[in-house]
Parts: sequence; C-alpha cells; structure tokens
Amino acid sequence: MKIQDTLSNSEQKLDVSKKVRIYLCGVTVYDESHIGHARTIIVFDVLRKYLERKGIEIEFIQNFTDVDDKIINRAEIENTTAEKISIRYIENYFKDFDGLNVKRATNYPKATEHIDDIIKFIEKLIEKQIAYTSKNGVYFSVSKFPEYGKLSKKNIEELQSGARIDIDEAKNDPLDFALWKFSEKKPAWESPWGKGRPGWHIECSAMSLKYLGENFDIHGGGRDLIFPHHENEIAQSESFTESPFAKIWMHVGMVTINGEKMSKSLGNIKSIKHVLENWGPNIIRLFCLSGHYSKPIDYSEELLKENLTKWRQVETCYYELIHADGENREEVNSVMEKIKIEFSNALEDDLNTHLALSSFFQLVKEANRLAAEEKLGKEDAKIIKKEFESMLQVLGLIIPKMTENKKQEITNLITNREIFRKEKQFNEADKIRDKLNEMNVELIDHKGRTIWMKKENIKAEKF
RNA sequence: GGUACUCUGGCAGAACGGUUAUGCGUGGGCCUGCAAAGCCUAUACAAGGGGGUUCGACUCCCUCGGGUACCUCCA
Repeated sequence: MKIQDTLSNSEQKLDVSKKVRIYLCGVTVYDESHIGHARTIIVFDVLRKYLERKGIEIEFIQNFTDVDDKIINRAEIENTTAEKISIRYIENYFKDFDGLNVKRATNYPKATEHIDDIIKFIEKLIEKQIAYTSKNGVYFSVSKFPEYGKLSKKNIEELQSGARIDIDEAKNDPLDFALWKFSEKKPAWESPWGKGRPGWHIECSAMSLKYLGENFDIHGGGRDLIFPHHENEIAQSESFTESPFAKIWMHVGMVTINGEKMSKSLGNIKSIKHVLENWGPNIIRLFCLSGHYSKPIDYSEELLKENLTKWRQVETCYYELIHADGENREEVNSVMEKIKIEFSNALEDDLNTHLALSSFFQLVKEANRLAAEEKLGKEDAKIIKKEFESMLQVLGLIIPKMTENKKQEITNLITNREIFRKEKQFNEADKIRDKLNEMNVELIDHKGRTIWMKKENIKAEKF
C-alpha cells in the first residue's frame, strides 16, 4: 500500500510485513466534536479496517489531550474542575464516534495519565541541553534542532522574522516552545523544575514512544496540525531518540463550510451529535469518504442528500440480496472478481476512498440490475453478498438490523396485502402498504412476489 | 507578506502523456393495479486565463489570475 507522506512529499510504501503501528492525534476534550474531527477519524478508521481485512495486525493509538488552557478556561467558566470537563467530553467523544461506527483504538492514552513519562522525556532533553528552564517554564530550544521546519517546509529565519511579538521574554528564541509550563493552580504536578503542567506537543512525543516505540509506521492528524504541532513533535522526538520519528506522515484535509474551514472561532461548527441525529452514521461516512482524504471537503446539505440517495441504493441492494430466491445463474463471479480487485487497488493507492466507493456502487448497481431484471439467482446473490459485506465492513457502513419478530410481522402484513391485491381490493392493500411505510418498511414488487426493505430512519429526509 | 495546496461539465468528484471515468441532477422509457424503490437509456466537446515542451496534455514546464489552509489554539 502506498501513502502520501507529508515529510518527504512523496508516496511511500507502507511496510506490512509486520504489525503496523499508527498514532493519530485525537481531540482536545473541552467541547463537542464536529464533523471536521469526524472526517479525520473516519479516514483512519477505514485505513485501519482495510489493513485488518488484509490480515495485518494493527496497533492503533489515539490520544486525548486532557490538559490544556481551553479545558482550564472552560472549567473556570463553569466553575468546575478541568478533570470534570475532560471526563465529560471524553464520554461525549465515545458517544459520537461509537455512533459513527468507528472501531475503538487499541488504546486512548491521556496526557494526565502520563505525566511521569512526560517528565522523564523532558529531563533527558534538558540533559542533552536541547531544553532549558526559564522563569515561566521549560522550553525546547529550536536552534538546537537544525532540521526544524522540515515537515511544514518552513525555514527558521523566515519564521523568526515573521514571528508575532512574543510576550514571553523568558524564551531565548521566539520560536522556542513550551515543554512544561509553571503554574500553581488547579491541574498541576510536581516536577524537578517546579509545579506546573506539560505543554501541548510533548504528550504525543512521550506517549507515542511509550506505546509504539521509535520509528513507528504512520503518524496522522488533520492538516492543521502540521505546524506547529507535528513539527514540534518531530523536533522533540528526534532530539530524544536521535533516530527518525514516524515513517509516514499522513494528513487529512479540512472540512469546510461555504469554502471556509469549520472552526469554533468562525462559529460554523456542525457538531457530530447534530449531524448524526439528522443523517445517521452511514450518510456521514459516505460523505466523509466521497473525496480524497488529503483534500478539503465542503459540507453541505445537498451533498448529504446526494449520499442519502446512494445509501438507499445500498439498502435496496442488501435486501435484494438477502431475499433473492431465483434459480438463475448469471455467472457473476468474474464481474465480482473485477470489482473486488478495483476496490482494493483504489485503497492501495493512497487510500483513494472515492474510487473505492465507485467500485462499491458498481457492485450495488450490478446486483440491483439483476434483481430488476428478475435474474438474481440465490447462488449469485450469495457470491455478491460476500463481497458486499466485506466492502461494507471496510467502509464502516452498517445496515440496521431487525428483530425476528418484526420480520415476521412484516411478512404477515405482506401476505395479507397479497390477498387483497389478488382480489383487486387495492384500497385495502394500499392501507397495508402505508402502514408498513410508517414503519420505514418499503415494499418492492417483483414479478410474482413482493420483498421488503427496512429503510434507515433519516430525520433530515422528512424536510 | 511568506509557505503549502488547489482551480475539471448544473453540482460532486477521479484518472498521475494517448480510453473525453463515475455518481447526483435532468429528459425519456421499463417494471407496477397505481405507486414507491430499482433498473434501462439519453444528456455535458469540461479542464481558471495565456504561453510553451510533445506526434499527442486534464496530466509536464513557465507565466498571470482566483480560492483555501498554515504562519497563534485548532482534526
């Protein structure tokens, strides 16, 4: 598999000969997550699920930043503790992302639970004279890391001349960044240099090293983390280990809205909770995967609607497949084989989910075509269904399941409707159909038989 | 201002020098008791502007222009 690497600015082969170690920068837990977060995490979810389908073992680490000024501010506003805030939003996070059908990471380390590791990390940097203590905290000396800027392609002189006026005259150099901030209040820990809390970037260096070791395979996050966050991580980690940090840097494009980045300050946030309520997980995932991950994607109701149409086709396909009972054999093997290969090839090539989706929809169309032409045999359906489900799994899409009781109830209603239809009592027959529609069950009349499909309840569809 | 990315048909979006993908939308049709869903079929001579390189460019180079992101916290 090839992945575009931000550092080398070229495609790199992912080594899958052994366990693949991935570190994804997660969220700062001070507020609700929005679909910008969702996209990044869904992209990595698909990457992970695809690799796992190939039988590759994955160690997937995603951190929670649970110590940060924003959390502290929020706690002050609400007159509560930072810990309570972060606990609340971690719970919130899992609610959102479980709802989006994102597989849980191997581990979700939190900064506050790794203070010792962070302190040890900083100690060694001080020992190496790469970090220094000032009156406000411990700083990383950027000038001691000559390669600084290699990820974001910035050069140090330009950064220095363009640096905004820094209030902190305790720093040797305006580019130096905090590893440890002195503070007496609230979330603060003892350290060899004084009471305080870690800076933002150090946690990822310390925790990725702890859980994934040196030189792990993929480090990811949103594009907006390239500078300064990931740049600083490289500086810290490579100074520490004196060996290359991550092998591949994979960055996901922003979600925009009306062409502008979705962000708190612009007030154009669409929370996952809100979108999930209205559109459900499948449509959101289809939307997030509809373009190449590295490019921005513009959020709009029209696009979600477009994906709703597609999702209905997927549902139809599923129910046609499970209800297929024909004898016909169309020799569907070769087509499926072709689609299957195209699907995988697309993902192998820098996780081209858009092309993978095209293949997937080709399968859906093929199945629906056979069904519409009354040619979908039971055996063929089995073959198609196997691939269908495999792709569904990789894409993280889920057909809502039904209880046996409900299925029986539907079958009974359909039988009754058939009787009315035979007797040409169409009013009565239509009443049953309406009743089923209210249950979000749609009937598909084939020649000589009627099948049903359960439609996912999409609130936004009603508007 | 600097750096990076980006600019494809009504919309969304691929293809990384030679097949004008694909989806949505729209028109027509099939199926149906009527619908719905689905399917079939038609539909766009598209490549930000201008130059090059080449037998041939959406794809490479130059240039001009638009957009976005980052340069402070940010997925």
